[in-house]
Amino acid sequence: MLVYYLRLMARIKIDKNSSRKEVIVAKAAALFREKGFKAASMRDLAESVGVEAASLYNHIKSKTELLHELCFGVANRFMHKMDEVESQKIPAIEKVETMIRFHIDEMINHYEEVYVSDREWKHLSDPYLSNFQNQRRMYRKRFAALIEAGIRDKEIKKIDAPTAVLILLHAIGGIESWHRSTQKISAAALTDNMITILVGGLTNK
Amino acid sequence: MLVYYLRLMARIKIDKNSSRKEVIVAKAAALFREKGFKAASMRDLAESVGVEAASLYNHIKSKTELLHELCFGVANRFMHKMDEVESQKIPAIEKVETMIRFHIDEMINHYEEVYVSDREWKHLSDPYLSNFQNQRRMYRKRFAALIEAGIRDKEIKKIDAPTAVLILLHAIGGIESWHRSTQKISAAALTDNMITILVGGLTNK
DNA sequence: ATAATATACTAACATGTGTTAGCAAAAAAA
DNA sequence: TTTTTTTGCTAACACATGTTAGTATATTAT
Repeated sequence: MLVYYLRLMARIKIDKNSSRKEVIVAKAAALFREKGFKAASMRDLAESVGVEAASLYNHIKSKTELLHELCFGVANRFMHKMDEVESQKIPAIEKVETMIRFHIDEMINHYEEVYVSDREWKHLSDPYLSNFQNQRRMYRKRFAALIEAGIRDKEIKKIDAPTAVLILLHAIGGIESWHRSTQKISAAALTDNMITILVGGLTNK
Repeated sequence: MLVYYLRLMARIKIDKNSSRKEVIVAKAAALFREKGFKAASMRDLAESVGVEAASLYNHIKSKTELLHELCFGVANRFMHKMDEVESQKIPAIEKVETMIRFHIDEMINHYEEVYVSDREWKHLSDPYLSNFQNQRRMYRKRFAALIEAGIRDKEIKKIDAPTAVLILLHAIGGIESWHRSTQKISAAALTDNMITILVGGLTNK
């Protein structure tokens, strides 16, 4: 008996507003988050996309490009928010709280990308690496400046501003554990608790 | 002209209180911290130890064993401290502060090991992986219990204790950035600032 | 000095990696 | 339909990886 097998080729599914490359980048974010950039192989990624490894290269230039895309995508969002907040005419402590809320929101709703950008940027290669590090340094300086303004206005305790920034940013990174935990409190409750502790820790009186 | 090359073999230098294995583990901590577990190769490690890669295997069983050693070494230290603090007869808020200070101290003085244990444990393999995860969960539960006791005694704000733990632990992880920064404030100043913000964020009034 | 043990070396292996070449098939444009 | 372009496939590459075998050389014990 002669049997013909109909071979149909896989295809990367896309919805209206996202290119195939964007689908790959999104899957990469999830995978890099789960395994780490180095431990995640292109064959892993291919499988999660539903295609053979070589096929990915019709859409992307390299594995590292995926990391660029993720890291700078996230970095740009934070930079733009910082621009926006800096130019607002509100008390410094409110600026700080706005930024904290933004960080929390990003960490809740764009978990994978933000997490990867935060933990895996080391694996970028120059010139992207130094570029990213510079942006990061700059961002933290601007954040510290917000806090220092709050200290001058006596809204915020007399503390070392860079240390405060470092605490804030890393504390928010802890939302990672919230995502992984089985019995999550609601996102709103999480946000409230974080704001209470963090802003409470900064505020004068 | 005939020339004889005198070949002398490298040797892992040890001082009185540390075996060759301990030297390797220490170097591994530094390397894993810098590059990440996956990205750090045994040849890298060998070079940093001053020996050929194969020679390492006279002292260790595998690359993963190095990670075990580091992760469980750190985990045990924290567990023992928790035992000690739990059994003390002092207010809950002071227990919390003691533990926070211990974390800060560990992060300052045993940076590499603690950092690696915190970030690279994912690369452990079962049964060590589940074991480690269990210990971690347990530890956080006990930490949360300290905070809950403080809430009952009205020493600590009414907050979600697990969330508070997650904030505390991750915030302290931020000392990583302090280590990497060029213009460091003193360790004592860092500690003071962190205590001010974190304990201040928890304390009622 | 001799024997025994600990430690290091060279060479090589099997495996997993990112990536490319060349071709097939599907989709889009003509 | 025919042509062109996009997208996927198989096969293979060059290279890095963790690790082992077998051997040489130090160090320690007898």
